[in-house]
Amino acid sequence: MGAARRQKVTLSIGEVARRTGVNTSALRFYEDKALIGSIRTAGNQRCYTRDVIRRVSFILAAKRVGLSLEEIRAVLADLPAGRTPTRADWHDLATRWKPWLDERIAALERIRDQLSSCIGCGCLSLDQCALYNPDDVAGRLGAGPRYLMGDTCGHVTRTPTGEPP
Amino acid sequence: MGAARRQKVTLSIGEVARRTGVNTSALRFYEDKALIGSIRTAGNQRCYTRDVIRRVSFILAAKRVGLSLEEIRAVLADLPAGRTPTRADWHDLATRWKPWLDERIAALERIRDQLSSCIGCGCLSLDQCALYNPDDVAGRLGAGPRYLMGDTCGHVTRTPTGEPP
DNA sequence: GGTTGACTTCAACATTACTTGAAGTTTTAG
DNA sequence: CTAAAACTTCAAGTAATGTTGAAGTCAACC
Repeated sequence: MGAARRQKVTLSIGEVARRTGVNTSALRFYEDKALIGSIRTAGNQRCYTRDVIRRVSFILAAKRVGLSLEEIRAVLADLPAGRTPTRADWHDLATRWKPWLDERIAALERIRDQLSSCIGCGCLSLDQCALYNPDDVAGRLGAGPRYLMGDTCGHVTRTPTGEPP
Repeated sequence: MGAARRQKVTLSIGEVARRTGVNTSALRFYEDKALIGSIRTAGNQRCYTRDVIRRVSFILAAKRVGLSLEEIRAVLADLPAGRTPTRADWHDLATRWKPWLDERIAALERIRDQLSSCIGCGCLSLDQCALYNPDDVAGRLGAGPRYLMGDTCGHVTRTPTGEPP
């Protein structure tokens, strides 16, 4: 018999839970939402191929940067159905995903910087502060705190024409 | 009469809603959760001082970077009660808040970079990839995708002793 | 002084992302 | 073979973050 003790091909739900740190109930929930898939044993128990670990890791990472499960499902839906994703499949997925991630991080940095200058400065004058009086400056741009959404904060703007400092 | 048309001192809930872009129902909800406060008119309608705009802007910004309302409430609770926060009060609050914000952004960048190298590279070999086989490397560090939480990814580690590259 | 719009409270509903529990089945260890 | 651990489904519960609707009150304008 040439089949010596090799790496196990499939995993039970408990094994996947232990290796990913995700509760079994959450794994069933993810399957319900079509984020992961499984086959069944003769006794109707879930049976996972090893690539599910990578899928779950991806799900956790995506959650951490603020994607909803539905969004993650859509991203993962691009992986080929019917076969284990290859290295190239994952690479393609990551390539499509990275710009979105970069953009989100840039938005966070923008928020931080705006807060640093608008709140952190203490504001030269409360009467002139756009954060304190949004209707004075940002209010004309529409609802919401626009200075936190890409526009510049009135009283700290040094390049009114939009050029870099 | 010396009282010419000056800046209004208080705002109705509708005015606050229009100026912040936050629904009136959400403003009442925030008040319920003690994130903002109001006084009442003789007719029992809510009356806001102008600093509520700044509070709401802060709430929106904090939400965008992932704080829960309860966390925001705790942060805002440091503002003085019983009087309108001054410039110095906001400055103090921002000073306490910024390190947390910096840390969170750093964490996001770490996630992005790990994804870039672990998923984005396609992995030199699926058999050696820590993301694909977490139990091989990260699995020993405990449950969860540890390489996304501050540890380094096995197959891309160039500084095993933890020194900077 | 009446109508209209803005406001009030309170309860119920919605969504996301799960967890818990009950009742039963399968697998594993001894 | 048996007992325990691990699994199954399905329904209900939880927490956060609000929205919606009903029933009534207040304020503003003509």
